[in-house]
Amino acid sequence: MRMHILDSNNESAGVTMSTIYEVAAKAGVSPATVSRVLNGLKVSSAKSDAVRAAAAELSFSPNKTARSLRKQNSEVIALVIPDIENPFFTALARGVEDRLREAGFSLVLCNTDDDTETEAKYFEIAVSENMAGVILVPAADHTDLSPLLSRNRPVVAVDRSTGHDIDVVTMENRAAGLSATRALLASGYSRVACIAGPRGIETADDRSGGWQDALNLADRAADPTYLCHANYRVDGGRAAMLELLSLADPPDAVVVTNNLMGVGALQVLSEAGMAPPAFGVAVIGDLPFTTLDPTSVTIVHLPARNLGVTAASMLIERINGDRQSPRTVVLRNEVAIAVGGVPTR
Amino acid sequence: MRMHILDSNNESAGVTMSTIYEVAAKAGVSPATVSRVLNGLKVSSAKSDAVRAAAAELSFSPNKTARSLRKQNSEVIALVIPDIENPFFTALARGVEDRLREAGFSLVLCNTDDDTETEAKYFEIAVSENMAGVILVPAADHTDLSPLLSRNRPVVAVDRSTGHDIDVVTMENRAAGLSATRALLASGYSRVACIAGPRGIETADDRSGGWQDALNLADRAADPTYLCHANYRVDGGRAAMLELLSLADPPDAVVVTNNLMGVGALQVLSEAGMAPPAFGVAVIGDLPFTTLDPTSVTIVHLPARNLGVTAASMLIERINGDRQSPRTVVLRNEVAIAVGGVPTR
DNA sequence: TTGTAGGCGTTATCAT
DNA sequence: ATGATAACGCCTACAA
Repeated sequence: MRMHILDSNNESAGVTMSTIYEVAAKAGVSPATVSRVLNGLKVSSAKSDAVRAAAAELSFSPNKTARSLRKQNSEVIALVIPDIENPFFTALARGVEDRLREAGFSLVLCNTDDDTETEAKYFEIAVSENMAGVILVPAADHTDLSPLLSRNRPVVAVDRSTGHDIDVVTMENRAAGLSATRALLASGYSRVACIAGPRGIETADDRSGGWQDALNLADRAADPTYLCHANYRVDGGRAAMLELLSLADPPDAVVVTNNLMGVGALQVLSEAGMAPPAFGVAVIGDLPFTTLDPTSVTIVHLPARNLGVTAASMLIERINGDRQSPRTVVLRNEVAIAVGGVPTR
Repeated sequence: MRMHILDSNNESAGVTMSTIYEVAAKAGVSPATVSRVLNGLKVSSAKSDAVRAAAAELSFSPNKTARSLRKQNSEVIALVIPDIENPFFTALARGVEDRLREAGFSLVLCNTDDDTETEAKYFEIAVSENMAGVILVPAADHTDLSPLLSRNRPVVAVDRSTGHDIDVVTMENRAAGLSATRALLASGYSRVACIAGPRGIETADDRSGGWQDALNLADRAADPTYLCHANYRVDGGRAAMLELLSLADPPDAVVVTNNLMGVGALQVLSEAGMAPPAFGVAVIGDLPFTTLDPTSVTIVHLPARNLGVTAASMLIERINGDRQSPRTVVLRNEVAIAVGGVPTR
């Protein structure tokens, strides 16, 4: 039989958490009854009240670790993202967090730095910490999710797909590239270049594909030197913009396919005295905290927060036992066209 | 006695995690020996090898929940911050994360939105999830840490102090305000205003105090209408800047005491055609992803990442049993003075 | 060095 | 409706 030494001296250091056994003793019921009250199962209201009073007096709160061990799950989910310092991902994280909190889950944020090994390590952690599920923004185009899927952990992919047949939430990337390019053409720019993301990244290829589409539809030949690939960060945008400006026949406008590269490109342009609208710029993704005149740059707003909210909702459904076949949700973007356009003089 | 039904059919759905009992059976040793191997205790190398082989074959990984329940602690720490979308805090989080990962801990990011109740709820979660410790950027000037301290959970405060006698990591806020103001005066601006943070926030008061100090030291009377209080966000900076510009005798320069307000102030100035150096601007805190000419604005760089690294290091020491009396660490800032200065014509 | 057995705090099964 | 009791997977005296 189990010994439970009940410390009557609650005023002491308080180092130990109280347990359901102590609550049970104080309320004059069995531990099982305390557990039932905690979980909202049928208990006579007299005992229920006694338990609640005792719990309050001891400022008892249930030990999640023990509960998780017993129930083989937890209320924690992991959000795995490539770069916590990119505002796109923090906005997404914010959406996830808000939705999860409503549903009583807590969130562990895992930063992979685009590294597949780090990503894999987080999957192991998620399993061994008994997490309820994972929301993943994949670092690469193919990710091995078997450590999670083989243990029946629900996974929702966001922004990029994974090669596995699971729930995915994405955006209309190709359409974003198309709209951005068209907006520049409509404003009167004629030689429109494109700064794309790294080769092989799905969002990057789709967005630059949209740029191609727009040129084709407008019967313009796409000068191959007008398509630059760069990393998705500020320095990538800078390097690509410098390269474009140094061409023998430079463009007069550019579509930049992510927010941070957009910042880099704009930096280079303003250093060169060619800030928009002298040089046309359309950016796919919101420019965070910009000090620019918002009317001079075309922005394709991406639904970062909503991506997070949606993914979280889908994951919660899976955790709650939804077994329908995997869904793909594609969110729309919204284009804010620069009113400036090409300078008339 | 305990029954352990060993499933020989490993090829099945794989829904269940393997346990040390299964590893023990496969390796022909006792579960205790497996545990010892896992924890690096003395085991004969023959058995040790057998255990490792068996573990690899079963792709066993120890159940952290069970371990945490048994050992009454975990390798998880909580970082509680007011605003996950502020780059200052994400840089700080990044520092915390890097340091913790080295030490084998994982990180739960908790966003409070400057709300004291949310903060308190996270403390409860930290305790009931058996977390090893908490790094806190307090939402208000006084925070009740007793839920953590009474349970002997180590806490390190960052950026602001708490009213409790615990480890703290801060910066030289007053000196930052002083340097920023002096830089503007030295550049030739004469009517220097200050956009301070919310009243009662320690960092806000200290930084605007530094502005006062600089004016006093330069024998300039501080016009009381030149001191604005605003929230620490972009809209706060915008509102305050508009207010300053509408004064009967407007300033010709401003010290802005945080990064996001700096963005707001610069937006208003460039909309008004008074972008620096026409109007002098010094910002305390790095401007994230700015497209501005970096030489036109004075920046006091804050050691955001290092704040996080330092706090994490201190917390790890406490977790490892360090019982020395609480320490206060003050990190230095670094001023980048705008080369531009006041226009000469 | 190695094995046995008990318990960490909770939930769930079986009685009553 | 309630209570006793056996797990959940692991670690750690205590024995051997």
